[in-house]
Amino acid sequence: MAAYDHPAPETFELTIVLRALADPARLEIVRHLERVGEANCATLIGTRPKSSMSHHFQVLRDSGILRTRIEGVQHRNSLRREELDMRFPGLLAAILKAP
Amino acid sequence: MAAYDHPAPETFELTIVLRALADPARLEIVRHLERVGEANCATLIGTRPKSSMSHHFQVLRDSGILRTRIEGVQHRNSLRREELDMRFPGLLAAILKAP
DNA sequence: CATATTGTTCGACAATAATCGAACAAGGCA
DNA sequence: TGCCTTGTTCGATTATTGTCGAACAATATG
Repeated sequence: MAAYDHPAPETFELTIVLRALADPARLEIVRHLERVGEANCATLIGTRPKSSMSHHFQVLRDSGILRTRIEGVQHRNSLRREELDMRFPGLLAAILKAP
Repeated sequence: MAAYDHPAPETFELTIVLRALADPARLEIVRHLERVGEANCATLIGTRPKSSMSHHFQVLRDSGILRTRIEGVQHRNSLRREELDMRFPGLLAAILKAP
């Protein structure tokens, strides 16, 4: 499979980032990635089906919140912390430490 | 009209706050309130009809982002900065300074 | 009291987004 | 080659949100 397209930080849109984070499933993904650094989709699937998770990862990827690196058959996801912080300083930190 | 109910800071929900802010019209309301401090609904109506604006104010109010004080026939809105910052430190600041 | 002002509420419709099974694609490996 | 694993894509359905006119409520003011 070809590599994914990831938006450039200058093109991140605040409303799109907020909308991406305004979902419990996606917030959980983001928080998990903060803890473990990098994870493939499978390790993040709880009760939801693959297709639902694939959708959430796509929303997060398209908004700029995470990047996906393909390694063999696995897709490794990690937060784009520096790039998000460049565009929206303090935003991700505030969200990650929120209750 | 009776006074509005405003949620207590301890009950603010991150996903609900993010969802409230993840809308261009509401983000504009919030940014305007930051500049002017307090404003009634009428001064914030651009091209949208009253009923749409009333809806957006309700979403912002219910999430805890703003308070509405009734004075005569006008409803004066202002940001709940301290309370939001108590619950989600840095969040509103990051959003207000974002491009 | 009549009227104007400020917003809310209701109801219907449109638009957007989430959910999930099934089929598919790409590697890795026996 | 055949099969397993990982994840995407498609399509249909459901759920959630936004939009907006019309009617209503509350207050002020002539």
